[in-house]
Amino acid sequence: MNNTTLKKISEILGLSISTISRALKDHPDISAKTKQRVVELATTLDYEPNANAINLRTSNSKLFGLIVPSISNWFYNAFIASVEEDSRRNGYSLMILQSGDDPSIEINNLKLCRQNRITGLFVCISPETTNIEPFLKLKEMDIPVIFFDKVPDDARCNKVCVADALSATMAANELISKKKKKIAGLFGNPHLLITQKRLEAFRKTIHEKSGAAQLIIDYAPSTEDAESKTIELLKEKPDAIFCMSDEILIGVMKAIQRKGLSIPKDLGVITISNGAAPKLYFPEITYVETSGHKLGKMAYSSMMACLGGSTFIQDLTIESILVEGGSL
Amino acid sequence: MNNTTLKKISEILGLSISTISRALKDHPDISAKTKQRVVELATTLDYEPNANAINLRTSNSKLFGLIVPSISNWFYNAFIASVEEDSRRNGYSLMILQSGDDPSIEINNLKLCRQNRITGLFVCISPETTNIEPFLKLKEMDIPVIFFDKVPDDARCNKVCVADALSATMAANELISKKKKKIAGLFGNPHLLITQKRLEAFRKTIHEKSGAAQLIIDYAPSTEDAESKTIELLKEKPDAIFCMSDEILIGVMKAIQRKGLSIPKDLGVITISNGAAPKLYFPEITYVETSGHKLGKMAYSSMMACLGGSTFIQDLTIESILVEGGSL
DNA sequence: CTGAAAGCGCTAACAC
DNA sequence: GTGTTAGCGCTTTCAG
Repeated sequence: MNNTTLKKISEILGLSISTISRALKDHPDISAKTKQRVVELATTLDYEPNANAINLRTSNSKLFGLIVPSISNWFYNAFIASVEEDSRRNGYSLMILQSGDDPSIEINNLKLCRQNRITGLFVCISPETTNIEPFLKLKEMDIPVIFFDKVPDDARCNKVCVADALSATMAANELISKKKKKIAGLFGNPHLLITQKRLEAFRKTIHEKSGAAQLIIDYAPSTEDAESKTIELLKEKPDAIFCMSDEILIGVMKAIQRKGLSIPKDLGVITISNGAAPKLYFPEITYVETSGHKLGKMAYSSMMACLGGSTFIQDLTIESILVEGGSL
Repeated sequence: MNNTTLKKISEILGLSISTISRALKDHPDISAKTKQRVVELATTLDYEPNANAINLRTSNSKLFGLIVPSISNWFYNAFIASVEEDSRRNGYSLMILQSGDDPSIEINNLKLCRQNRITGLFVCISPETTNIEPFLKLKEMDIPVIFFDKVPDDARCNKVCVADALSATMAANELISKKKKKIAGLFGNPHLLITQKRLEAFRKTIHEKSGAAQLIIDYAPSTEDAESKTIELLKEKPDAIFCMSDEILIGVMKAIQRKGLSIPKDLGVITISNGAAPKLYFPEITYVETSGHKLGKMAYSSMMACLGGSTFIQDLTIESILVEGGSL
């Protein structure tokens, strides 16, 4: 691997390494002719600075770490795409690591980040992660950590989240305004905080705003479960189904198609979503948007704030918006 | 950022840097007691080796670059997840870069890869990329380049692809065996090689195997187009629709739902897919699988072969399989 | 305007 | 068994 280095260029040109270095970064000290000679040779030799050497010397890696349970997920995907874009635009690279919701892989990923001397970390912790000390240690070393989506319940952490409870409330309100009377709600893993928050908010809103409405709640950890649970739920003839997530929506829709029911004639459907899944169907499903893209933007600017010296602990939540389809 | 270094440990322990370095990598020369002392202190000081220093010294980065048009795509997503997994398992990290199908961003990403002295590159070029010299330059520097999915038409390149033409042939055969007589085929961007190959194979197979079958071809570069084109196509009352990709399938299905048609009663549907989209519907759509996951595995082992010293140019294609849903 | 020299953190001969 | 040394490629004082 015969890489061009400053030294090589300097030898060919009979100049010192520092002159080459300066010329290449357009330092005012260097004469125009020298600059031109240097730049020319560098170009023909296809010089690319060695990032490792620069990082080592300057201890500024221009590298962010991003740890996420899985990149194969609409929401996280949108988040990553958004962060990647902003990072690239600002000269940062991204090291994307999947944890598979396994705390031990998570720790390993963290190690990798530290070894690469990342400038900052974006992390969505796995549900089983209880010990956040390793993450806090980064903070002590002045490496900002932005927790996103699934965040630890700890005041010392910077967090950016979607509106958990509020999204459910908004969906509930929409159902009520559409005069739904027998509402089924399908939720995800009951052990997750997000499920509990959404369920509580949903139930509360329905009961408070419409004492008359009947509510049927069930849980479905996966799309397949959602489909079979929906088959059961449909026997009760609800006039609307609320889905807590995209995964659930897809199961619900399969069940509805299987039963040959028509939306919104036979029943209404509303979901909380990043926005892609509801648009798969006709009519498009009405949803409360929790945007991975927006969350990414927010996480990035939160990161920049930290890097800019802000020591203020940020705990941000993006607002949700209702996107009307034709499903209610 | 007060990072622990070998030097620091050596000073505390009154040993030399090299002893620490050796102790930490369990070098046989070092006595057991020394090793223990070193490892203990390293642990309490939370030592993490500086990857930049190591890479600089050893010029072996254990880092792969991966350039892809977009990570928000079922197929590429599966590919990335698969490569990431294999890489991580083998101690490699992945630098994932999106090009947005923009050749200038692509070149920039390539620069980044070179600056970070990647060990190897996985790349899916944008359709507009005509000059592959920059990629070949990497090869000259002994950095393996594995082109995947959208690959240049150049014999010097290592390639891993899905079966373009064959998948279309398989779908066509399936339609014929189901006695479809009036078949609509919806294809993507007509300028892309993959579209041309699939169209040609599809048309050829239908004509050869079933002279009687009527074929209606149209193009739809996006999901929205696919939906509106399908609305038109449906007026001709085809008894089956072939979709060239997931994006098209989704548009087709929306149109079918909009028209209130029922599958497979009113018409059959078959698609080429990575596997996720066809499972969104009931009945699940029959598809010819072109698996991003499998392609990732293949790309990774191709990379390993190159790294292992193989100079043989590989041009690999994964076989497709037919996955039967209930849509025909 | 240009050069010399130190040093970022680490590895790997080569000594002893 | 352990220490010394040189050097990976670069930036950045400090001299001249």
